[in-house]
Amino acid sequence: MSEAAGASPRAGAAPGLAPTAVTVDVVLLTLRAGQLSVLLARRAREPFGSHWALPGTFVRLDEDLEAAARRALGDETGVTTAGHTAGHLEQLRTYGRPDRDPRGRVISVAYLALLPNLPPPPAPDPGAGDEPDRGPRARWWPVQDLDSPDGPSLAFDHPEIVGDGVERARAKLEYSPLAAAFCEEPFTLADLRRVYESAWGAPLDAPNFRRKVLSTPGFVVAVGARAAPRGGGRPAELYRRGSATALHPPLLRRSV
Amino acid sequence: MSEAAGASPRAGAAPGLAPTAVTVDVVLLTLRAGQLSVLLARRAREPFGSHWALPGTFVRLDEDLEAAARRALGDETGVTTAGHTAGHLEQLRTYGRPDRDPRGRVISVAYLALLPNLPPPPAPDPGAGDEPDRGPRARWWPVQDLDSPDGPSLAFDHPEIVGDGVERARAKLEYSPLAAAFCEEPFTLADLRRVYESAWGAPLDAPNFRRKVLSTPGFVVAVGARAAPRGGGRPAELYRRGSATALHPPLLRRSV
DNA sequence: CCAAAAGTGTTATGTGTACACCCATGA
DNA sequence: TCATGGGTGTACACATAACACTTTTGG
Repeated sequence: MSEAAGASPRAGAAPGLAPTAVTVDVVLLTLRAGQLSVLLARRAREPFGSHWALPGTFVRLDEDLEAAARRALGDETGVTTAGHTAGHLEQLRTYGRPDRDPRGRVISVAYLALLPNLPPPPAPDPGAGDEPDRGPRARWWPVQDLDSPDGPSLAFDHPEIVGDGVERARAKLEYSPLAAAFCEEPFTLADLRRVYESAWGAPLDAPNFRRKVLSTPGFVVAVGARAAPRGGGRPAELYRRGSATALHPPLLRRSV
Repeated sequence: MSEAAGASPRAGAAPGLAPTAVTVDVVLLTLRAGQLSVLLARRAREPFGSHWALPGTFVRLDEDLEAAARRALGDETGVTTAGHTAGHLEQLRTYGRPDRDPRGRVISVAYLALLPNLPPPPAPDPGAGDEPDRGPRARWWPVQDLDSPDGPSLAFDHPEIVGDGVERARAKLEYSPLAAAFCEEPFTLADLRRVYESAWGAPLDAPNFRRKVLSTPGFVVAVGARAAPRGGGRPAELYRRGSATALHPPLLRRSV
């Protein structure tokens, strides 16, 4: 029988059951200057003071998990994903190692968010005279810098969470039209192609990419206009996100 | 900054933060008589008394989430997946709608388990003189019967969880060697093919299936013996699970 | 005119599919 | 010998990959 749902949670049905904190953490990815980047915030308090951490928050008692993720995103970036035409938010995975937070049992439901490059870099330090050894409160980090020596020191098990989020995003590009979530509408097929190239770190053949995308029903819809030409080259046609939720057949990466 | 990890979970950093119960629920799938089936247990207590529910349990304070899932599985089925040569266990998704349990806030981390057909049907009612209107305490339900009128009434949001688990399993057959988790070793390629056919509800071409599986390195390894012939037909070669963790290219279903 | 970027055409190569055919066993 | 299921061969359709070529813009 289901003990999980069969006993009263408030009565402490399992012996020694103590309150457990539940949080959400958001892996927010975007494309900046051709680099797949993740938003990290500098911690102010111990433990892991001055380390970098994912945007996150406690889940309120009457709040849905996804609503908490949107709230964490908004608190940190000013972005309201609700009703926002661009972007994507999905549950990633739940992290619950008993020792993942030194202060007690904290279970974190991680979300993965994909957004177009935000017009203002999110939450830049408004005070210009900031401490030279602290730097900005939140910033984008190219994911390929995360493992380098001058990369950020991540708090808790956030290295694992970020890694899982990046891998999920890279994999979903293959069989979902999610790449378009990184693009501000309207976008060109070259914009869309650069999403794949940046995420996978390998060039794609532009003619074949075009045919592939256009032959997948509902991936993109033509908007019937051309982009403004910019310094040589034929202006590209413009597109919007289509209604497809999956790619059949998938757009597979070469290597793996 | 990460509020989730930056505040003390025990001090109630978020105003009105009340204890939240965390549970695990397991979608255990197997193949019985050519039918993809899920293990459900009949609830003894309210709410949802006499409804059917997934095996589950509270997460203990110092217990890893996956360990709790294995414990729930063992309590319900007697199966110990730890060290068991067959089978597969992975996290599915976390369900946290505020109203999913009428008694309070209960967040459930769902796991997906795949096992070969268990030699004894798990947890049959040992007392033969059972109440005619109650039936067994736990039983396998073919997933295709779940939505029918004589299917089980599921408790809480377990219909959604079961649906997500079945869909995850069907999808993972395409791009992972997980189908072999349903097979007792050693197995024949026909056994493996029947897993796909049962899960997807469509026949596969046996010659092409054989070539596909054998051409994927590490999917299966030949054991160098043949199965005992059983009433006509050439005896099949025997195989064991290989070391591959993904299928490149995938084994795609026809429709979708 | 040239350079650059978008878009079209063409061909070689590989992969999936369908199905004919042979092999090994029990009855 | 037939029926049954395992296993091999093969031809066709289709998708991908590579790259030549045309179009449209700015300088």
